[in-house]
Amino acid sequence: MRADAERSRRRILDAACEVFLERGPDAPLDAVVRRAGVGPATLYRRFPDREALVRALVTDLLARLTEAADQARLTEADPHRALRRFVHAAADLRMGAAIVVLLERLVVDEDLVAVRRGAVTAVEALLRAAQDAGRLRADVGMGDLVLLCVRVSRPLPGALAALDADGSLVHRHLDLALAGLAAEPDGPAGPPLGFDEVIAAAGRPGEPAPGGVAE
Amino acid sequence: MRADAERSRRRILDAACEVFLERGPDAPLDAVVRRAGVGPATLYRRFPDREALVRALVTDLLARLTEAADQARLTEADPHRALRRFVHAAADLRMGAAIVVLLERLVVDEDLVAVRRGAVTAVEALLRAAQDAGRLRADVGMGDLVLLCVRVSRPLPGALAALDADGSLVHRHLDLALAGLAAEPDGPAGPPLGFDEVIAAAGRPGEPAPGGVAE
DNA sequence: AACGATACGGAGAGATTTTATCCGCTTCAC
DNA sequence: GTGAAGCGGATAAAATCTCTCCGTATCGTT
Repeated sequence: MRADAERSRRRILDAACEVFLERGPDAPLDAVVRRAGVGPATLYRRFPDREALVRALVTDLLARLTEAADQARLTEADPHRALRRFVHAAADLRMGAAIVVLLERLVVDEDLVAVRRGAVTAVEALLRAAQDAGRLRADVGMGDLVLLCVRVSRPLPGALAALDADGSLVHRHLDLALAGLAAEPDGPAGPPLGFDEVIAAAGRPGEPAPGGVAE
Repeated sequence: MRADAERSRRRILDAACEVFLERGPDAPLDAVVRRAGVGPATLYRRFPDREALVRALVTDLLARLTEAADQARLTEADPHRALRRFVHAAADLRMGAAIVVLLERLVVDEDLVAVRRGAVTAVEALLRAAQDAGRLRADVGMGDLVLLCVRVSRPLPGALAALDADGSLVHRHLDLALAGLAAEPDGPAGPPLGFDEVIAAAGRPGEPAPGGVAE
């Protein structure tokens, strides 16, 4: 692949990430084009339709996410610090986008499910380790973690996005939220939210639930 | 005002709140109409243009918010519990919408500024009280509180919204986040984010800063 | 119960936005 | 230097959004 083609691809993927995060998975591709600063033809040449773009984006993000999780685990000895490091990296990677876009709008095939499972496994390892070390509430599940991260690291709506031009606010709030996940629950607990529930909510099975919900 | 007119007004306002939260302040009014289950004419009859709708919505929300804050303060003796109660009430009221929509898209007049100031004062009282009681980190400002609430109580994007059909997940995550704001900062602190910064970021002065930023 | 007034929703015209393609010019790799 | 691959702007076709007209239904009152 030629160098300029690769560059365009990257710019489109990055732009798509931001745009989908801000405007949802149905955002006009036109907006992606404008943000990326490329011509429409360039996008449509590389990604024949929305699905192709979404799939490429998700694959890319999941791979980077998995790597970030593994690296955090290997770099930081302390489980809680490892989790924290990962969460911040995930925010930088726009983890939210992967989740947001992945869970609907996406025709899931085996490859993608495998990639996703890899990411989930890697993050779960971090979560479990922190919990085993007693540094994280036991009643917090993958779903909670993921959803909280998505929520906190999502760009602020509209003009407010300017508040966090450099992303430091996200990291600040991520730390505050993370402190709330630390051990010693004093608030009312509740069953942890698993990642499977999140997947199920997306409406598209991916890995069809045993029961198999109709419609 | 006739009973059915009042009913329509309420449905439109509620729908607008959800829609603006989900799709931003420029969301098509058509979407509001669909969500409200009324005819387009009904919306345009009541609210001649977008601004009228936004203004009515914001006024309505700020009033309810102020009331919720005052009531929380009066009902709960413990400052931290009062704050917590308020935050949950604010989530139910879709406080985020007020903020999201208020801060741009809104031609601010004196009435509105007064209403807003009233709300800010009421919430600030809660915040200060909790901090004075040592139940809340001192390095958390109104801006942090508001933004965290907006982030956590905003509806999840797309199909994920179904995860929280009854809103219980928001309350769960609000509690988790709130725990992180409790006393004993162990993470890296930083200057608290004030509400004025949030206002300033919205681009429209409202109450022009002393310095007065051009443009 | 009946009446006048008010409000409602659907159909749809016109404007705007979005999608997707063609083609002449530029950039890259060899 | 050359051929192939890639790029962006212009633009046609489709979809969406804004806003109004008008016949029908609902409300409050007598």
